Amino acid sequence: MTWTDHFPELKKLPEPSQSMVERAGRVVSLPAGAVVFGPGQPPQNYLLLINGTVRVHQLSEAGREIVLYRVTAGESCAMTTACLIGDEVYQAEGVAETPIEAVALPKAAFDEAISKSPEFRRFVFAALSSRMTNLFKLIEEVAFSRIDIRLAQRLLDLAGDSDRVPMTHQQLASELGTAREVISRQLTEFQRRGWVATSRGALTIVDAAALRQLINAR
Amino acid sequence: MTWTDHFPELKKLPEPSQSMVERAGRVVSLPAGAVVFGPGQPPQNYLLLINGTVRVHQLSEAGREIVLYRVTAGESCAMTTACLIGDEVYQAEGVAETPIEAVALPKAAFDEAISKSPEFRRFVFAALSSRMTNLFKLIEEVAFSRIDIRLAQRLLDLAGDSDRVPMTHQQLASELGTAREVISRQLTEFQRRGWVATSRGALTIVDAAALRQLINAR
DNA sequence: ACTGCGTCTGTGACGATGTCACGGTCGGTT
DNA sequence: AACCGACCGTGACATCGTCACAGACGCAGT
Repeated sequence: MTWTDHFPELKKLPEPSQSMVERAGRVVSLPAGAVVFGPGQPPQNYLLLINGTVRVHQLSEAGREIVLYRVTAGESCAMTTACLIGDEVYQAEGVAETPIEAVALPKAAFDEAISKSPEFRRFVFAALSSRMTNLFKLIEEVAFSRIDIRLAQRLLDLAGDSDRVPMTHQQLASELGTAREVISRQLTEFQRRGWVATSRGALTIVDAAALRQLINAR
Repeated sequence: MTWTDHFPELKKLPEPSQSMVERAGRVVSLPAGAVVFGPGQPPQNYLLLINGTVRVHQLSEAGREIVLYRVTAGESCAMTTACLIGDEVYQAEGVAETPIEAVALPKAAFDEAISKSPEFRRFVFAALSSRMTNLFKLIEEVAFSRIDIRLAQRLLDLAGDSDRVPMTHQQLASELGTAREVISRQLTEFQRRGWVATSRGALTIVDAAALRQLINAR
């Protein structure tokens, strides 16, 4: 068993592409909280995530931040791909949210794989274009959506299957690119309506249906 | 002389790539105001702009809009590229701002050129990654920048070498993804300070230095 | 248990931006 | 001249961001 088992699309590569990619990649591990990449650095490797999640966020000079997207197991990092191809430096920061395992494919091997394997190329650029689509959606939300709706969406998303969101108000504010006070007020209101229950450093979704209804209204 | 003369990067392609690309592309013309592509459509062709500019903007359900970027002569459209590669439909709208001439390369020929010519590939993906970089910048501005600063930047940008911006307040609002009233108030203030002179459907920049200073302050 | 101490949360005041509802002005057409 | 649609100005109010500050909570050390 090799690391390509984690990436169904790569596992289907015809030989000799697959073994080429397998041999060139090194598996690396990082602890939760590690900075995977940061603004100003040029990327050295193409990254494929095997385990864990990486949060990619933009930082403003004023200290505010907004989450651009998350990279989850089985995905590659769009910003790394774009910078690698365009020979640019990172603009955003990537932070491991959990302990992670990833495959690092050196730039030279990446270039070679891109040029020699149409399937690998499709895998890389399909991921890139899908992330680009997400970014357009994000722009629309930041520019035009009300904060209560965005918060409701994000809470449901972060809770996943559970009903628990183990984050502080400040962290939620950073998710949406807004200020802590704004989140505090919205959550107070959500709680008043019986939609969530708050506690220090976490909250519980009580009435998910109501949150979904808020999102779909107007 | 062929249309590849308009694209220095393509002109340098080694044979037989260049003649392949040249033969497959058709030159098309559209009048100013024409909708080049719109939400929900799948792209049919890779587009290279020879003359004119195309404005690509996102529309919200509420009728607001924001300009994502412009495609100018010698460039390709990032959204078209991304959708073509990822087999997705357009999310935004592209409108010809001037009469345009463009080269349309059918999807099949595009795929073939991508796979057979490393140089063409580099040209395509460098453009894509550079546009992606711009989008991150846009997100930061929308999320964190004050509207007066964004307006000043955009005015200087739209004026170019001249000092004239022939747009209505509504059009400027659509550039920045805000409301007309907001622009009206900002321009009233700019005029009060003697930085611009307004007239119906256009404005003139009187003190570009002051606008630049506003941008660089804080 | 008591005491600090840093982090997290709540809140009022106010500025900046978005929304709504008007009314006035300008240019071109009939 | 009269009309009409597009463009612009403005007040009132809602929402969101910023600032300042206070209280509450959890943890460490005693």
